[in-house]
Amino acid sequence: MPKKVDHDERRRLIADALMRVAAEQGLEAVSLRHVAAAAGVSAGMVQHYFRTKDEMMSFALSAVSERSEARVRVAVGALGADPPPRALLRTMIAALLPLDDAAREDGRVALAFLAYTAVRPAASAELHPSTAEFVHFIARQLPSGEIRQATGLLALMEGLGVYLLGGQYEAEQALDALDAHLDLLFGAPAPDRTAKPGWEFRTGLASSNTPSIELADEPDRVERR
Amino acid sequence: MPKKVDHDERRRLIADALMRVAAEQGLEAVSLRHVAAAAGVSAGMVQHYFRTKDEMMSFALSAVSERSEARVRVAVGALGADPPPRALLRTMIAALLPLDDAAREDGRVALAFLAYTAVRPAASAELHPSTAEFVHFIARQLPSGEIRQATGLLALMEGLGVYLLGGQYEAEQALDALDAHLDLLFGAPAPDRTAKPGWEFRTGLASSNTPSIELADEPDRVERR
DNA sequence: ACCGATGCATTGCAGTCGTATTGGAAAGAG
DNA sequence: CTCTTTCCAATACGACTGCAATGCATCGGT
Repeated sequence: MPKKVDHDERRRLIADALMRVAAEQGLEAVSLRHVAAAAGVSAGMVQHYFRTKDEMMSFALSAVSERSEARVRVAVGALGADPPPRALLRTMIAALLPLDDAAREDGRVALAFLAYTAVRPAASAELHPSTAEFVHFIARQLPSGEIRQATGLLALMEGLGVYLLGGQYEAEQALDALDAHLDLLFGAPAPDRTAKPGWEFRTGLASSNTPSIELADEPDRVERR
Repeated sequence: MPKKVDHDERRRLIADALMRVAAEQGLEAVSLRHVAAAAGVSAGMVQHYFRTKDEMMSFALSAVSERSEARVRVAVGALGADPPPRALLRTMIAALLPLDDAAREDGRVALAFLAYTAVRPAASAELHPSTAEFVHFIARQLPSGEIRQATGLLALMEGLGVYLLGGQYEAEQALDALDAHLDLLFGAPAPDRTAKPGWEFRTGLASSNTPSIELADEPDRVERR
């Protein structure tokens, strides 16, 4: 076997470029040549690593979900062992929201993919079970244990993400709404409003080295066709 | 003045075709020729009624929001005068959710536009005030009157819409989650779960849609990039 | 040392895109 | 009837698209 390039590293490099293009110009501006230019490579190379455009899109899509998953992992990890359920939920959700400019950019890509897959039903098929899983996980953290409430909480997160991206809500507004909702679910007094550490965005690995993706939606979104 | 065609009717006809194309193939499949074919007219005619593609998109975008607005009006109208706040909110929100196949189709278009405008910030600018207005209206219906809760409820609606479109939630699930949330907000027992006929759903995605888009058309200049 | 697989750049091709232009049919106004 | 304005079809054009094909340099295995 000749040469010695890390195949997967190249693919990630290209996928990163794709997300950069998609974030600032939309998915429809994503073409082989555009992505290649953004990545600083030749169009031929892109073709070499992705035999078809769909394959490239598919890879980028899964990269998006992987990245957001990693963000949640980091944020939760910073919480320490056995955090109280409410803090755990708040941390996870906050980690998934596009709260700052960088995350907003990433969220735009996720939103674009969301619309993209809405037309290709096969794409999001395998994501349903993971959503359902997440709902059950949330339900287990709730005092009531009610699935219906968990379903609503997840939807609330998604909606906050959408409005944050649209610019209708400010970051603080969104977090206020989230806390108000958690107040209802936990039948609780306001939590300690000061302590918001525990979820520093972009600490550690994640997006430090590469500009790219994270998402306002739920973890896991994979396409395949 | 020769001929006598209803200018606006033609434009609506074309916009309808556009929405049909966008619903089943995505916004990126929307081209002058495609839309023309879907509308059963010549491409030249489309060009005659919309001098530029952006103008056509802009018109279609406002058509989407108009339609969902009308649905809410119809649904609320069917409630009679002075409905209890909870019923009013539930009706309005349910009217905005893509609960059946037809509404799902429309919702897909709205979602596509949402992603579309995310890249063109000027487009959604004038929608912020209307969202804020809606939030205040919701708050007025709530027992607590809390803005933060209203903010959350609106977000919950949007999220339910997204998940319904994605297929992660079923219609019944979404309505259950909505009712559960209303239970929390109204501190109430379950409402009468039976009465759901009387009105048809058919809606676009939440208030994501908004009138008009980016550049105001000046007579002679056309900008393109 | 040679061979053959791999990495990658270049080019060509058929197709679609948005838009400008042109020309003719239709129809109220004089 | 003859204008004159509107409606709309047809075509041309340049830019762009995804993809296949080609060619060459570079290396590892033998």
